[in-house]
Amino acid sequence: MEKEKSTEERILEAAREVFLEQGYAGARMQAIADRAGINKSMLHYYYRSKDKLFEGIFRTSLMQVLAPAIAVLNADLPLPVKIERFVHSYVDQIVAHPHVPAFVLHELGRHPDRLKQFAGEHAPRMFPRFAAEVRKAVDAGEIHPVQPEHVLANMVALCVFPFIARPMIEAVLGFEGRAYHDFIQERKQTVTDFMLKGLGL
Amino acid sequence: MEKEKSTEERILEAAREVFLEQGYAGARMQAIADRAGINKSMLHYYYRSKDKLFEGIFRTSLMQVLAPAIAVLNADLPLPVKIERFVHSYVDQIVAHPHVPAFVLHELGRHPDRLKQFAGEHAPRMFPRFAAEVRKAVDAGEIHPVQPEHVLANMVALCVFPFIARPMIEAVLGFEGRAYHDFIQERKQTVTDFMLKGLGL
DNA sequence: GTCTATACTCGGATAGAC
DNA sequence: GTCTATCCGAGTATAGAC
Repeated sequence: MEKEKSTEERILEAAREVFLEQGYAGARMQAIADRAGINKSMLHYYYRSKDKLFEGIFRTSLMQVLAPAIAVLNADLPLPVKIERFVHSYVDQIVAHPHVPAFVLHELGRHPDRLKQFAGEHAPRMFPRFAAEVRKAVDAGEIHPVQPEHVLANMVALCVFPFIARPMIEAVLGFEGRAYHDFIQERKQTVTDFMLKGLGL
Repeated sequence: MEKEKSTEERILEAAREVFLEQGYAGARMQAIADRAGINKSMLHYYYRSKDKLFEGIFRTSLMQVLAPAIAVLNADLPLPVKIERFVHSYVDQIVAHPHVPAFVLHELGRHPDRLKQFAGEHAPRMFPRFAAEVRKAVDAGEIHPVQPEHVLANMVALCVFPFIARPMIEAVLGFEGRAYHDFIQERKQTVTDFMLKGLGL
């Protein structure tokens, strides 16, 4: 039987849920307090302000989207395997934290400042190696001629979009019950196949 | 020389910009008034409340994402042409209103009520015909076996995602100046090719 | 550390003069 | 129709008792 979580942990957990679902502007300190089962004062006792609380949540969320991608993109794998690995692990990662991509993209959009430091710190580790591998495969005639920028954009789009657009997808495709869940699981293989065929593999 | 726009039109235009950039929760009536060059009272004179003002903006935005898709998906065209037409026209449509998709998806996410009526009204016109055409092409052996749900999801994802994720894409791919704009223009052809190859066409 | 009470600011909405 | 002034609730933050 596990000891119940500390107040600090409960706050962080509650804040995560509320910020991810409502965004910064839509989130209410009262809602966070309610969900954590404490009163508003405690929020300010542990974290000085809404901003401070948000900062922590945002940074960990950003890492949750970037870290898995960076890991696979820089792994020592042949291109087709890398693509398969990327799609499977990335979709699994988002299934575990389905609100994260929409949250990060939304907040990134209206905070140009956050974006800058992000670019400096993490961007250089995302694209260069993958780009080189795609170019090499093109030069060797192993895949159709394509620009690496589009390949990466396509791969990420196919993995991430279904989560950002979940309500619309369910409505348009008429999903009910577990249909959406099944659809996502299918996509791991479907998207992999689609990517490889699209490249001529 | 055109007569300057009426107050009512200026409000709507300003509200559109602010709501699309900031979302409902982040939008400030003061910001809308400033951008329209009037004072807050006028907003309430023309539109009774923030909610009423928002409703109008949201509905037209929703139509801006749906209408072009519905039109092409139900057009009388062979599948490959339909796909090409969809990608080109949809990307062009979003270029003209780049914030609309993120706005609609964001607000749809936190208003389950809005979603219901949307589903009832428009969903039935989006998918059925396209699904039938994809199934027919599969049965005829013209394309690889795929589920129509994934084909539509992939096509929309490839078109829409680059706009929702613009800041991250610019950062990761190191775009500056017009690089993003050029990238989007390239995508119309790149995505079309990619879709057709992915289906085995 | 946790609570209650309260201060203070912001933002949506209204009243009323012109 | 447009403005100024103002109200009022909501929401963040703090003071202070226990």
